[in-house]
Amino acid sequence: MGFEILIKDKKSQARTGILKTAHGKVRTPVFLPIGTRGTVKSVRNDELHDWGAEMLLANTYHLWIQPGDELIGRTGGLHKFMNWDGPIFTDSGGFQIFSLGEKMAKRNGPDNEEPAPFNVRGKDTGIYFQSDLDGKKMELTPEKSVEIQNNLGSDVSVVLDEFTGDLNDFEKVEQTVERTTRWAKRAKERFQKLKTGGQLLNPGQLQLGIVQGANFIDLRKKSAEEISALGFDGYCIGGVAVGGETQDKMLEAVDLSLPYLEEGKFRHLLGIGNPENIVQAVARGCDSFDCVIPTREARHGKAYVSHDNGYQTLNILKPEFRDDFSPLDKNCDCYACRNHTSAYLNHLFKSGEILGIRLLTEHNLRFYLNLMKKIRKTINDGSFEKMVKNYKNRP
RNA sequence: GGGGGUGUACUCAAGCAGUCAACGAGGGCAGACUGUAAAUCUGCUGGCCUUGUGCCUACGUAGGUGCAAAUCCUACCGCCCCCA
Repeated sequence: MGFEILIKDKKSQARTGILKTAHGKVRTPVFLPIGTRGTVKSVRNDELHDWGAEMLLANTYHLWIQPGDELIGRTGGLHKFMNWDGPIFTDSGGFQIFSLGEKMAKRNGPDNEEPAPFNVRGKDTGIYFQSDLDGKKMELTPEKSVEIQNNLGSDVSVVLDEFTGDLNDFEKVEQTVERTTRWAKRAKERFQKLKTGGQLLNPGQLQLGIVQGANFIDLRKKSAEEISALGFDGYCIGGVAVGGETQDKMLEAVDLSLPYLEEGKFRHLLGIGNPENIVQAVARGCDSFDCVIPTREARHGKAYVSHDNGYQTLNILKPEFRDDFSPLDKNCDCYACRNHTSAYLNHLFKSGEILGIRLLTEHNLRFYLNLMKKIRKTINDGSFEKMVKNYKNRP
């Protein structure tokens, strides 16, 4: 178990590597399709496998609420429950503290003590949620997150963290950095206790720490140093692309974090991103990515297609596709591009047919997975720098 | 033949004297989406322009009442139902 760097790019920080997990090797740089509730929405596991998905991301929070991590643990873990033999990465629930908290604050006002139907209140011991399923009050602590991820038996687990979308509020960001470190210590302790006690459902489970700090030089450094000092199996860079910041700001946050992390360890950039974001972040030394863009936007009719040396996005619902009888992307080998026309896809989306969602989800995921293959290949053959230079979203 | 009902913007459908260029839904158009409460969400959807407590044209057709009508009255046209 662990990470091994294979080839370092000479002109950038990019590298290829292998992450060895209890369920197989992951070739990096890698993109993880998001399967929040133990399914990548609308597609089958065998399809994901065939398309070249190396590792999936599932979510601690959602599986805890439903159907419950203990139930999944009883079946032998998430791999068995969802019948996916490959590696699984679990997020800690930290993002839900942010995303659900913000949504609830908007709905109920910032100081509402008992907002309904879903209560999110941050305390230092953990986070208090009220389940939107049955109203039950639930507490997610750093320790609890570790235990849930243990019941899920994921290959790569992540510590519970906290961050804010108020990127310019130094004090607020500082608080989240400090809390993230305190929580990381607790998560690590619990994880080590389970591990040394032989209580890990997946004995090969890895645990990653998370760096926060928005775009403050001092805070990113502080966070990266403190988290790094705790000695995790790898690191996540978090709190990025959450405040509507530009790509430059997002990449700056990466640049501010990486120098303080051990070079030989696995680095995951949480929640990123669009294809250009990913290429740029690889050039800066990130090994792994996850993002809802290809799957969510597919459901909304947006397709990522090759274009010149970069890519472009198309809205399949646009009138211009009504009678476009050519394939969506002639350079793509997905099922839809080999067997259907844009006009047909347009029709499926216009008429709300579920197949349209499936086909575009496949298309976008394959676009992303093929991009990662291309990134690995160009790093290996020394042409990555050239690729980075030309790789852009071309409207 | 007798009685009753109905006609509203692309469609369905509210409104039944002024706050109506007209609720709502669908459709159409545009936009958003970055560790997924997202097959979701947000705008716009009669025309014109000097973009405004602006001007035209519009609620089957033609008249009328009234300061004011999609809303009331009359006639006509179309559609629907019931009784013979």
